[in-house]
Amino acid sequence: MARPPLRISASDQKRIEQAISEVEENGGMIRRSFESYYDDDFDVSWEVDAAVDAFSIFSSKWTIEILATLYIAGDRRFNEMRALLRGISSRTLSDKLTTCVQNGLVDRVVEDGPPIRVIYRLTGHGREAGRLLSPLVAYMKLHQGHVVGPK
Amino acid sequence: MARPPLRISASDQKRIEQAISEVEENGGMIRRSFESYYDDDFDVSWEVDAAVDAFSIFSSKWTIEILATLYIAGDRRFNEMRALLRGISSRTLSDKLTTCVQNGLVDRVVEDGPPIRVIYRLTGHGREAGRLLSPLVAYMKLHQGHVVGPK
DNA sequence: AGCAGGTGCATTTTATACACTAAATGCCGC
DNA sequence: GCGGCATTTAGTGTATAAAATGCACCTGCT
Repeated sequence: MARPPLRISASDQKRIEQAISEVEENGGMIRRSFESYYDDDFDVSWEVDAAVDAFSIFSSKWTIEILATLYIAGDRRFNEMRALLRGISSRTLSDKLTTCVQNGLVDRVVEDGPPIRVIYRLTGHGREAGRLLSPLVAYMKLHQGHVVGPK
Repeated sequence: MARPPLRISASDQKRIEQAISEVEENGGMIRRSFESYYDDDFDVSWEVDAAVDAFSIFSSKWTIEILATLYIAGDRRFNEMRALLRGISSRTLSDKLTTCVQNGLVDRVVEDGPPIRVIYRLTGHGREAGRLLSPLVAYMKLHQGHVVGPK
């Protein structure tokens, strides 16, 4: 059940930390680009609003995980995803994949057989989101202890 | 209720897209650093597991939004956050802030008054997560239409 | 009275467990 | 070379549990 502790070679860790520190500057740059809006409080609230809106697709269980899975593991079939995302119910996976498809993050590709197989694949938009997510995954993997309390 | 459409100057947009494209390469770099694990299927499943684990703190409603809010808007008090995150109930905000504090993403700073005020502030860890999140916010803001269906 | 920072609790929304389906394929004996 | 049975694939249906919401309420301060 428990995963063995993360072991990353010193050189890999260095590369990951280098990548993260570069993102750090990019993040700062993006934040600075927002600062033109910082003149009064209304603009801050507008920015937060826009961010909440941008994240609305991610702020439910499994959406981020599905994206990360397809980004890490490449195209996968329904039951493969279910096995990778241990613990997800087929009901929930089905629902979440549908909303990912509806929101243009994932394509549902039917490969005509026989046997007919259905492959889930990131769209360009989804792959971009996965890419932008990956430094955060790397950082959390390196620096997060385990999660406390109810989430 | 509805936010006015996003208006970003051409130069700001260019800077944001530049930043995103740099992250894109960093993301690729991080992904390549994972590829040492790609030898067999077990390792892919191990990676996905680790990513799911890393995201577990974010895969509930409002956690990401709280982080993004504190990152964008800086230190804020309880009722200020509630106003910024329109729609969150005080019950939920209270619970989520508690788990963010427990997980070392946010500090609860009591400023002794009178009047006593409580300020929520990103920890180093939380600020880093916010930074790494910000390119994704920027990308989603630029490229996402609005969200379809139940989330 | 009014604000600040929350709790308590009933209701609604989301996610889970788990049984089940339908079409296709594989293998076994005969 | 065919019937029967199990298995795989991609999901649905439905009851229950967990998470989020609405709204009333509380204490301490001015």
